[in-house]
Amino acid sequence: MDEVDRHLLALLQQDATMPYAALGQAVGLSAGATHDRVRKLRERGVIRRTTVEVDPAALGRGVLAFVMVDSSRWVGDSGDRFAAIPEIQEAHVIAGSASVLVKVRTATTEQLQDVLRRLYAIDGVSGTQATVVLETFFERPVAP
Amino acid sequence: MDEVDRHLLALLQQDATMPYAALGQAVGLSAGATHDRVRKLRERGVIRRTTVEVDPAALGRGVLAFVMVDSSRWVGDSGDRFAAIPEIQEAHVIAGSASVLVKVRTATTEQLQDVLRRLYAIDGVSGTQATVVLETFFERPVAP
DNA sequence: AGTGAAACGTCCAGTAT
DNA sequence: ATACTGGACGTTTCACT
Repeated sequence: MDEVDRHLLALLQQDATMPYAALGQAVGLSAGATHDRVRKLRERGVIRRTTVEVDPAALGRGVLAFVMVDSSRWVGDSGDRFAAIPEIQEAHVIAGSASVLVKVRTATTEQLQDVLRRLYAIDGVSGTQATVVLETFFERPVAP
Repeated sequence: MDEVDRHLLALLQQDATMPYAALGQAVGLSAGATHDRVRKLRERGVIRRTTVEVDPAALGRGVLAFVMVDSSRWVGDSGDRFAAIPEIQEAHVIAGSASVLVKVRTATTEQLQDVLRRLYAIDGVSGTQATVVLETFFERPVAP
């Protein structure tokens, strides 16, 4: 993981369709050497996968909310229960008064309410505190 | 945006390096028609970009936290001020007691503290409430 | 780092809906 | 008009020297 690797990651985050030749020129390497670098980054798990960023609104998921989930017992291994709710995009176990923080995308606030109902159906969940997003300033990849 | 488009988006989210021939076979289309579909999804902005998912820990960003930022005045157009802090991965204007919710990734909790210091330097910011993530259950793309 | 074969993306004309 | 097929061409990937 040197400076060249970090540079490659930054470029690939911006546009992963870039050919290796152009990528190599940007970092001062041949196409073949660049190909090798990227392959190793994939093998080592630094690059998890190549994916497409989709506009949530185009998928009918215009409402974004963060929900603090309180629990009356241990939920540290209930990850699957949260994953079973497709509207939940992220779920994190947190330190502090609440137990789990989830990021939810729905089409309407009615559907958000329905997600809250399904959260309460998870064993141990004793409360939720939803925060609706009015505007997203930005969402960007982690800077290498 | 029909069923085929949604199927294509789901496949591309899993692996955007998949060849158009394989992609087409999965949805029952020729490679050329598949290419057309995907090109149109890009043109319409449904696909924002093709990118790589990088392991934050490999980049020395093992600490994840969410910070509620309180403000004593309007911060609805201070997006650039938040974007200027590279450790901030997301920033959202929210409804409720706090004004902005940010997602932060740092190497250590000391660096997290430093980010909080820089947040206070933004005009109008009157308080922060940081929540450290102990474990991430999952982070996944929005399901089409 | 350079080379070459195989695979892929991309465009086009024709065809069907 | 719009969407798909199949083929052709230029480019890119990727293993090998």
